[in-house]
Amino acid sequence: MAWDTDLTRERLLTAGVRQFAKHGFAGARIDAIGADAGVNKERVYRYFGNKEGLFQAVLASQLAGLLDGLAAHGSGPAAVGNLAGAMFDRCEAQPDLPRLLAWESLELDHAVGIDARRPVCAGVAASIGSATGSDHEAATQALLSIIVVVVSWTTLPRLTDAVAPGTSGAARRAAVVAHATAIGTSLTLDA
Amino acid sequence: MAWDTDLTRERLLTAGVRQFAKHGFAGARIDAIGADAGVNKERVYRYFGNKEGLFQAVLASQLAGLLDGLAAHGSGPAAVGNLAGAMFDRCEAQPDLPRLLAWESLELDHAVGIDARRPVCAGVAASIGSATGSDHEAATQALLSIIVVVVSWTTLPRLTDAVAPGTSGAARRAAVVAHATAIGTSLTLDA
DNA sequence: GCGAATTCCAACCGTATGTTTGGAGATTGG
DNA sequence: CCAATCTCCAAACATACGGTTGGAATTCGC
Repeated sequence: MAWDTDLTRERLLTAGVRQFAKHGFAGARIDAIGADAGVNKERVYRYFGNKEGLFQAVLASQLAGLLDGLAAHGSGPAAVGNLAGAMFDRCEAQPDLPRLLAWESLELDHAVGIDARRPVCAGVAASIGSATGSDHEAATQALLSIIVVVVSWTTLPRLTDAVAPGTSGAARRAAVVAHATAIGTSLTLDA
Repeated sequence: MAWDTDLTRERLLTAGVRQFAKHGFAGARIDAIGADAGVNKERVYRYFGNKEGLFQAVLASQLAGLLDGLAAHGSGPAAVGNLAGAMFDRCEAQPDLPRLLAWESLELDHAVGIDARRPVCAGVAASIGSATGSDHEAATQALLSIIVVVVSWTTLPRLTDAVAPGTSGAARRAAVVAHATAIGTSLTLDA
């Protein structure tokens, strides 16, 4: 039986994604991560140093994926709505991603991999700016609002239970696109 | 020295608010809550049963406060923007509140005190509906988006670091009000 | 005013948890 | 082919943690 160190590292990472997304940093258990990965938990320390090292590696590997390759294509408010829709679909395809984003903010004092993430964010914000003809600051704030509206469908399910019980994913997606479009409209008019 | 059971209960509750808001359910420590409250940690079990009992009591005591007494006063999109502004100010005055809301969604399977919270949410949604002339469903979805945009300023600080670094509270408040107003505008036009 | 009930705390308990260790199998270099 | 090196695991370790206990101080019922 040959050894594949890259594979064990990868297994630990994806198990970490699942476990940290579900339980957060404080709630996740190293034992459970090892079991989920199908390797001995001691491997975590050889590959990632300690629990926090694995957590940071997990966040660094996932969080860029929220915006990477996304943009407001075309021009006008609809471009902003479409961006939100694409982001929404991405979060439904990878539900661990928004939850990791939420845990990061609640449990860490500093954003992970910030130098790599900022340019991606700036690029998407710039695409909003050119689609709507708005300035950098306004486009950036709009992007921030759109992201939180999108990810909240995954990160704040209990709030949905309280405010809009029984909302379907499709209904929420339509509302998110509509609200992002509305924000895009206000940017277009202000400009 | 007289005994004041209501006071010790209250001390535990407010200490629980602080500790759970800061560290979440899994991350908070019963010892720390007792120390924060200035009473023996055993008191937690006499008054609230166990750690989860205290957590639920904390959530039940706080979460209603996000929307209680709030409404979209007047008519037109500005009423929606003002609602968002008032909600934003409330969250800045009580920063523990939005964080507790976030922990609840991430760590619990069921919303706490849902029967008491739903009517409050429905009332605020109705005020949006009458201010904009929109139907129940659209107003409810709008309220949901507005809440998440408001609370995210507190609950997702690392995301702000990545997307809009250096944003001041005042600048973010203005953006939130603008975006809520934009959503209100779209509701008004659709109706 | 006195016995029963209540509030409270210090110390304790059992276990869960992050981390380390020792050594057994696999791989590599020469 | 063999010694050094590396991967991996089972077991152990120290401590942190949620929860309990026994008894002292205080209050309550009468």
